[in-house]
Amino acid sequence: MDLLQYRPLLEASQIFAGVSRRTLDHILAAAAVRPFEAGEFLFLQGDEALTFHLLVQGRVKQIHVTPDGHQVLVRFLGPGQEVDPTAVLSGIRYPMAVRAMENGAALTWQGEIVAQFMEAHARISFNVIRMLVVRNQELVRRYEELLTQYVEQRLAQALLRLGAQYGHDAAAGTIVDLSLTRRDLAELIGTSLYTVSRILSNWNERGIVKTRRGRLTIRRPEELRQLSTNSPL
Amino acid sequence: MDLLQYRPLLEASQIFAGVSRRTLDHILAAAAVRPFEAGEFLFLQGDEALTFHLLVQGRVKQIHVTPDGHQVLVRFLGPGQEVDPTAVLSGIRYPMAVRAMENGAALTWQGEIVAQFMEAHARISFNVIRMLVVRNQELVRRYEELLTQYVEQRLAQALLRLGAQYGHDAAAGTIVDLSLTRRDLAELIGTSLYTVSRILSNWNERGIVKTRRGRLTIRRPEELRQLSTNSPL
DNA sequence: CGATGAATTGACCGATGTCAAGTGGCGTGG
DNA sequence: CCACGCCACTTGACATCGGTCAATTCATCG
Repeated sequence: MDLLQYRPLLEASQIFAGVSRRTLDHILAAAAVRPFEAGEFLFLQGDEALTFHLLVQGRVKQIHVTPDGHQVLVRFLGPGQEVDPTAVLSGIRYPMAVRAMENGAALTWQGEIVAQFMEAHARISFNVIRMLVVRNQELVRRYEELLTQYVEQRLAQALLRLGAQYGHDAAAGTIVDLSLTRRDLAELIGTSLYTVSRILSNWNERGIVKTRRGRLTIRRPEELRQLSTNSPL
Repeated sequence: MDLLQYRPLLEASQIFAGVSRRTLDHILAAAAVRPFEAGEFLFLQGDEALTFHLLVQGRVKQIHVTPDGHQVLVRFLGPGQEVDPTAVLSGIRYPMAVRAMENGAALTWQGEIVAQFMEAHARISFNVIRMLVVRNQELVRRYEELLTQYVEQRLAQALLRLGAQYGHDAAAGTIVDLSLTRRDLAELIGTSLYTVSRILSNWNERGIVKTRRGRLTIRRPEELRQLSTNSPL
């Protein structure tokens, strides 16, 4: 069974961390592999939430569409991360869509099966709870940033975070190559693509970053860090 | 043991719903009663999170202070509701403060004891997860409202929600008597107390609401509902 | 009846959204 | 391999929501 190749991934995942190897193998045995292509929606907002996904390869983004049509980019997810488990575990419809940014694959389980594992292994429940707590805190942070900070500061923080999480270092600086458009960045921090464009142009001139079609190099992280902290007050 | 008087409250609570009566009594036996006075902080942001609270009487508000000093009113909680369980269950410090708005009391448990109950009764874990999921969704909603709606709309929605949750109906309309200041409302919807004051004055003139020092009567909910929906787009 | 904090109101202005017009890079099809 | 066309992006002009500050007024409580 080549599913076993994913054992290290499960061990390192948030949800299955600290579970015995025997149990892990049972869990793996119940999984299916779902490949996906760049641009594909793993599921749509409003779909019935039947399946739990754990990414093994490729990055995806979580998108939420507000009642009045605004798109909000909730977060990016990469290999080893769980696609929002909330809906599956509470029997509601998916509150957001998930779209692949690259080709990749995910392990999937039926919702009830995950619930059974949780029932049998309190550790998994605790893991889920910790996960939700962390995401809650992230949301609070973003809410407050939106409330108290200028777009420029939010963008600086967003880039620093993206760099730390998905960037790789090179001579010229930290390179973030996620083929993010201005619109993506705008939806991520809650602003318009025009404002993002203006700010990036400005930073380009000042040599703080260098942009090239969906690819971005952070040349002076210290300056970004400083920009991110001088608050409006 | 007069703790037993609280059994119906526990049965109706989110966290202990669906638990057998025997277990409920064990849980009750492990509780302590903590009375509090209006204005008192049950705990402060940054305190070590050792205790889990379930309100039995009186209302409290959850407050979060951002790094740059802004206060954000996260939510109100009333009898039968759990004070944010996240910190206690994941062993971190309280991420926010809780302050009593009125005299009241809460049942309290040591964090580890709650964890033990959760371990023994998967149902409780599931309840906690459902709770977190709901709060997550609320946060997303508020984030998006902040992003896409005018202050006037947000205020209208907030008042409608407060009316539905805490108001009582009278001849003149729905009365909300929470001794909320303009500042409270401002922190709740993410704006300044001046803007709230202006909007309420305006609504007063138009006969939509009637305000009196911390007390508020909604006279024309339909108009509020309409105000809350005509979006900026 | 004074004092203290809540609330009101006016004046001002600045960050950022919106719209419109243009530029440029990349992929595709001929 | 080139040219075309499509998007992503840029940039300017303009409008405006709502924040900030300051000066009063008002209500409530000791």
